[in-house]
Amino acid sequence: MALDNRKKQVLQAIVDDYVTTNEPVGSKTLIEKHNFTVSSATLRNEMAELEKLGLLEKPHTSAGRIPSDKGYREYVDSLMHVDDLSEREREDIASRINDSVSEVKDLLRNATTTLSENTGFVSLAMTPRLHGSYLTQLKILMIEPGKALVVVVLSAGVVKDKLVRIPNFLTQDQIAQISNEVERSLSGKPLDEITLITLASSVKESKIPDPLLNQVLYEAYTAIKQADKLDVYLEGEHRMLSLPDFSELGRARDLLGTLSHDGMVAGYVNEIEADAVASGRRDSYMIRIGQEISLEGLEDCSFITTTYKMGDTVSGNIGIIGPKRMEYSKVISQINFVRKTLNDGIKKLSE
Amino acid sequence: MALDNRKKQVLQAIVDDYVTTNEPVGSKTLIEKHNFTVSSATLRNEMAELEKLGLLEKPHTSAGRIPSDKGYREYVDSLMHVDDLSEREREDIASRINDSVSEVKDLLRNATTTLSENTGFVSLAMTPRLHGSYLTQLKILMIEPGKALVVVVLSAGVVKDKLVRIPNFLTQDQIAQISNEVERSLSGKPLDEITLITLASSVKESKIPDPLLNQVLYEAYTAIKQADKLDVYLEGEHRMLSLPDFSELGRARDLLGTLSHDGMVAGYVNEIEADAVASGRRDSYMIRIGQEISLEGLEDCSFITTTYKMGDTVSGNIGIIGPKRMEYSKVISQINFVRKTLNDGIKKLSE
DNA sequence: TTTTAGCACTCATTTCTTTCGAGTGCCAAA
DNA sequence: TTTGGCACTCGAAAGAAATGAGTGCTAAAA
Repeated sequence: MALDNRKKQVLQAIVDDYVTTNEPVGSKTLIEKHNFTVSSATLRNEMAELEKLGLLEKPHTSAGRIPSDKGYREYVDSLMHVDDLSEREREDIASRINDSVSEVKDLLRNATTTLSENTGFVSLAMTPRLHGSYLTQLKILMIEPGKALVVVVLSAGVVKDKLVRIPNFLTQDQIAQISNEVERSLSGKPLDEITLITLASSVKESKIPDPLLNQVLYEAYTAIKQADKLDVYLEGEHRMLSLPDFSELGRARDLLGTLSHDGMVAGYVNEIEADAVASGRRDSYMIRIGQEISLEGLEDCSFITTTYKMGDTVSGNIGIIGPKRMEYSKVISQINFVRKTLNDGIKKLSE
Repeated sequence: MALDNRKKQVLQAIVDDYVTTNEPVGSKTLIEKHNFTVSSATLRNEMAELEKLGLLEKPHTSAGRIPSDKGYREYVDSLMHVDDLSEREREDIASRINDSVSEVKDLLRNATTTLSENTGFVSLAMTPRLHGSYLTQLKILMIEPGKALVVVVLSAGVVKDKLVRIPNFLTQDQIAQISNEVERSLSGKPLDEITLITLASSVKESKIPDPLLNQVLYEAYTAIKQADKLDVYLEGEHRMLSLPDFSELGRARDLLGTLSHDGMVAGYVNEIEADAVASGRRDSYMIRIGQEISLEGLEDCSFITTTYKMGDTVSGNIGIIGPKRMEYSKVISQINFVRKTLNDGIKKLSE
């Protein structure tokens, strides 16, 4: 996309204007508010050409121009500049994210709350992807006859647990014995390599009849697998209803309907992350705009996501989902700083 | 409220009609669809009287009547009859609620999903209120230096846990020792009686320096207190956008805004429950209609809640939040059956 | 070749009227 | 007490007209 200088300026001015006013931008507005030194007729010609290039579009014949998805794309890729937040903003965000934190979950929750409140959009946080991690501890605690708590501890300090049912007449000691044996043989094993088979073969000698033992092992297995499940928090869905972009009830409904399908959002964010890794792009943030997003009801939205780290191998995503008509640079600087604060917070928690 | 028979019939017909059509009901409709044997003029007179009694209102002079909040109240208190669900419906609900359940949380989740999908409204479930329960186990598991998992087991089989930070140089043995002592001295104690003081005095002899010990105890205390915190799941908020009652964006926004404040809903449901207990009413369900609800944005909603039981002393609430213009008897029969299924499911889990 | 002034034209939006009809209240007769 | 009849009300729907921001195009100026 080789745009001459003036075209760049025009596109930039149109995006900047439209994003804040939500009104199609005409040649006259452009002159008035963006001090161009050429006449409106010239701008009209430029706009016509930008439209031919697919960067602008007209809602209808006699209206001004608005950016197309491609226009936004060009804007975020080459035109905008992302400023740092002010000291005051940074302090505010950092203090909110670090407010009464005792586990990573709290950090994520605080981060989404902050992001959503500050932007007015939906924010999201995903629990870390655990492929790269390995098991460090596995405890089966008997709670009462027939009931046990399986505690799974993974590298990078992730702890998950699950309440399971076990055969009624197994004793505390028997459970403890199974727990110890499994832990001894599996600790240090990458999560991906743990299957029902490896689990079953981890208990070599035991005085417990096979069917009972297998039931316990199966439950332990489900607990481990569940630890691997991605959860996603969304926050601030209702804020989208305040945006003019979703003032049509139908749009709003489709949007919230899709968002309420946790799995869809999580899946799509994973896809974005995978693309970024595959293409080797090492930007601190990832953007998907409008039609680039394949989810129903999100045609007028943009995803901006970023990656937080837990230790060396484990990472997860946070981000926001807003209207594609958003002030990208502001949102990005927020997200960048939230990411940084989050990473620091996680590191501090694991010290 | 002493209504003569015909007035009752008129009110009932109007509620039944309005609830399904969402159109103000006029005398002509009433004659046509609800086979009255009197003339429309007579019905007009009846309606005028019902309006004088505050049971009906007119959206504007030349429209039919709609029920007022008081009218709905009269309807649910004395006019409607709640039918049982069909065998087919019962089977469907039961199988969905019991689908892949391994802890109470799963049951609650399934119940809300089912309720919301079946009614098209928002459903809610609250974790059980634990006042009446006592501590049966408390384990502090060291996860890695500086980090421990506090597992709190309460009567009625409730298990909660929390990841906490502990002084870095405490050893596994030291933690285990504290854990054992605390558990020995506190188990059997009602949750309400556990304070930082009782907790501190539970560890009589220990070789661990006080400041460190106190830090651990403090964290254990926060874990116990957190177990007592009520969580609320809401599900299906987006469904409200499909209702004509919230086709005005402003209403929808206020509604979802308030609902996104978990604390508000939980607090209000608690209030309903407390009222029911205080007034000694032992209905299986509780209803709040329209203006009776003191939450902003819920003036056009009704709450229908019910109580599920875990063991003898512990209980929680589930229910739905829908438009006050709803088919009360259908929703109530759903809720009644869900409550029953839930209670059965909980009992089965604890066997 | 590029820029600009000027002008006719387009079309969504707003505002004002008009029409339509469902529904009412009330009166007088049954 | 009930009913038929009738004048009246008022929101909703449909149409008509005015408004005005913005366009594309042409022809002259730079």
